[in-house]
Amino acid sequence: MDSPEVTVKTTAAAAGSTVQSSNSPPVQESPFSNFLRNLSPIEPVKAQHVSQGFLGLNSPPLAFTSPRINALREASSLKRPRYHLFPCADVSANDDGCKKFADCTGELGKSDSLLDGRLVADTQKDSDKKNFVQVQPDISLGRVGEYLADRMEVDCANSTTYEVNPDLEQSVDLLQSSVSSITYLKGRISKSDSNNGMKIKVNAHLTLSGKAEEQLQGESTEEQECGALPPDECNTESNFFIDLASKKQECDTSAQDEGSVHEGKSACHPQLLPEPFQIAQTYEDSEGNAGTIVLHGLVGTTMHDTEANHHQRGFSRRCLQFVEAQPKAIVSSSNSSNQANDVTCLRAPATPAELEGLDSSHVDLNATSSQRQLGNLSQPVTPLFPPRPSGKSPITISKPPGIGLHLNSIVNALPKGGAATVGIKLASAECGMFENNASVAVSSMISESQSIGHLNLSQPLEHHETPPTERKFNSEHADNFEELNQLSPKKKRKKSSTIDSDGCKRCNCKKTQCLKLYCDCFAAGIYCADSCTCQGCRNRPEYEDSVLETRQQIESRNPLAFAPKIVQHANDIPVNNGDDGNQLMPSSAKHKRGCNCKKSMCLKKYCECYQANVGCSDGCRCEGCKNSYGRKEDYVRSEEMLGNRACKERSEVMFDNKLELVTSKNFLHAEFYDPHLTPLTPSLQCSDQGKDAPKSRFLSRRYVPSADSDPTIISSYANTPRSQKNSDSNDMLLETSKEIVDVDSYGQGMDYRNEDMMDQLSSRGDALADLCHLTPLPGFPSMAVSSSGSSKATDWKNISGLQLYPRSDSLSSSRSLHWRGSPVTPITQLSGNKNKQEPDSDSRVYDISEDGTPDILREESAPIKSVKVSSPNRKRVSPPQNRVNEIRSSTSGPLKSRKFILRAVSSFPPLTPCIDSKGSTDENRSDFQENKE
DNA sequence: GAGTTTGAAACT
DNA sequence: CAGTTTCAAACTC
Repeated sequence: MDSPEVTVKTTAAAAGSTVQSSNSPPVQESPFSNFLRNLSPIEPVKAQHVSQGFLGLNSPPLAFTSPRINALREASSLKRPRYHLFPCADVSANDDGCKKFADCTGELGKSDSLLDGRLVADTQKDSDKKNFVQVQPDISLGRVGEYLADRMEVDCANSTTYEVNPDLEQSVDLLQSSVSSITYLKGRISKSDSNNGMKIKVNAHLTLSGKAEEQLQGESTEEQECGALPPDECNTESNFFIDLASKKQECDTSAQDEGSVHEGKSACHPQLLPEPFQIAQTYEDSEGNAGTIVLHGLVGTTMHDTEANHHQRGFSRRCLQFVEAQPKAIVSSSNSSNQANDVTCLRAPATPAELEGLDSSHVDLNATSSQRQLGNLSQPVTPLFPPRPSGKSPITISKPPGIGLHLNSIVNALPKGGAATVGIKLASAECGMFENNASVAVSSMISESQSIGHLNLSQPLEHHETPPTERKFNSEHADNFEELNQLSPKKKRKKSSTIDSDGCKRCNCKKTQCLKLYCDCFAAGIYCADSCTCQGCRNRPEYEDSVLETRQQIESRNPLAFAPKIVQHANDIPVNNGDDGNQLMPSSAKHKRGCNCKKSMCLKKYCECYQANVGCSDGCRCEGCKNSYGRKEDYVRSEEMLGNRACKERSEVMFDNKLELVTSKNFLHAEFYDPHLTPLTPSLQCSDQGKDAPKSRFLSRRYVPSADSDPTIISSYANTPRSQKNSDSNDMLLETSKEIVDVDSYGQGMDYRNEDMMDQLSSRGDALADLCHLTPLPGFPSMAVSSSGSSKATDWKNISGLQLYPRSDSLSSSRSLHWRGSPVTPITQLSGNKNKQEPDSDSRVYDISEDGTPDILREESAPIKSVKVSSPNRKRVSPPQNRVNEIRSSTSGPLKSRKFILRAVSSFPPLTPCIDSKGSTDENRSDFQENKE
């Protein structure tokens, strides 16, 4: 629509830029240029994206500094590419099966997002482009990451897939290979072009909305291109999943939405094509993004790593994007009245009816035919995007805001809500809904693989998902729920308390305009709800800019300011403090910074630890700690104990169990996604106390999970599962929403971990990036650049790589397993002794999240420390010495970590990779290793 | 509902 | 980095 020519140019440029940024600049460029050239036919489709890419290229650094904002702005525009990219990338990165799902889901999500994006784009294209441009400038990778982030839903899953490998060289090689594969794909696409796919897509668009059709027409060129590319994908998908007729639609929609064939291609191709192809597809799809994505696919780990970094950032961005995107998307969805409603809902709290309508709309969109949903579920594709798609792409989009909720918010809410077990059941409907929703949204984004789970959850989730609705929904439902819940005490408290019946937080700020961390809503990364009694509130969608700016400012001061406060301790071993069976081991979860209570003895909600239903840890400065969830002293002891082999053994066992859980119950992710999760687990445990039903907690209003927060959320999520208590809680949740969990479970854990890692990394990386002026590519580029120069960077890279890979793997359910296996192994190898981490992939996250620095980083403490300085924790930042020592002891040293990383990377590709691509991946790996060596 | 207490966040 | 102030939640009455 906009200007294909420009887009094309931009795409090429963007791709090149992205590649460069992401990977070794010079070499990559050439491959990218080749790519672009090869893709030239496709370019038209990509045009939009490309244009964005251009802009982005033009505007360089801002992205990082204000990626979120950009992301938000971009969200609408980026959404398309993002979705495409993510799905594609995810798919490619993920298992084949995953790919399939991813494709479907991705397609669905894409289609929705695309539609929305287009609709919005029409009106906002210009602005969006500009925004994108700004973003793009940051870095191609950054773009990708942003896109990913934008796609929150997808991203989550994708994010897992994307982990960037710092090694640019390898990436370059991969790129080259990917280019070849791309060319191959092009040939295929051109051939297959699968008119079918195009038609289908078109149909989908038409069905979706007349606007979409118009857009499509306008994008006819794109569609053609898309048809060429996507068709293969679509075809392949269809071949794979006939059931997924919806897939076709998805593909179509996605292709249309994206307008860029590339995206569609990426989505579809991943499934069909081997990794290389997938990569190529992804590359094509996202163009700018894709460029990076492609790298992902090809490079596999390397790209993923970078992406992962982006994801981390993207996370926060996502939230923002979602917020923005949602509205936009909704608007776009206006095609479907339901969607439009959703959109409206986003900004304006949607009424339950609206939500329902949205849901229905979503259903229509995603799978007007049940097939879609089923397809999403059944379809392998769904997993990646499924949640959203299932959730109804548009709706899912809206979700993002909610998704943004931080664990903190959740945690707080949960504890407050006392999401007691009762709450859970109730919640299962509601809380579960909310949590699920939030988590779902997250999960949807995160784990496309979860689609299945989402299916189950999807319905409930759908409602939940509607983020905008969340508020209203929450309020309304909350009321109902409250009634249902019978949490009368809570209700009473709720009135006075900050937690709504929905479980959503609500504040009563009077002087801060709800733009400071004093505001629970703001701190939780959510917009204030109508139920809030705040005065002069600016924490509302209307003031999104202000909110984002403030957030950025706060994050600049403390990158972890919005990170979840509750982190699961590496030591998941549950310990009954005795008071309540529920009480978790002090080590299972802890407050990141710890409390500083002096008079409350950590027995009142003044204590953040207590409020979060977690025991005090060594990080606490409390005096006379009597925290019923675990006293500081106990915590220290437990850690010491953990240091013992028993701990190791336990951790191993736990890890295995967790793996199983993850593989089978990744579902948790959804919940975990919700920042609430971590808190939930505690809350759940606490639920015994039955204080609060967390139900709402969820996120209804999430808008901007900070990158940190996001990761943290993830981590928290991961954490929750890890801890036995968490696992228990998770089980509870699972039971309530087993399906959801199951679905999400796929690879999400990985994702979470990765995200956590990413977050941590990102946070640090951000700091690094800031230092390095990484604006363009917070994650990789900076990493890569820095890596060359600074050991830290390398460390980060390595770390990111490890995590990232896992993520990619995690994307696919199967991957998740593999991923975990691989990632875990690497970690284990690294940590070796680190039982804590090993036990659960989540634990890793936790570990990282806890300190705010990944274990790996810890290992490389020196560099990390520097980064940490900026961390909010600064005062307390120094991670528990015990842990550090353990970690250090466990890990031979930074060198090992690197090796580890390398190994992990090498191992990852196979996991993620589609069988087809294995060869390429292996090669890449070998290259990677060589380079690293 | 008003007032007090508390501890985190923000500021210096 | 430490100390102080500000803030809003938690709590009490």
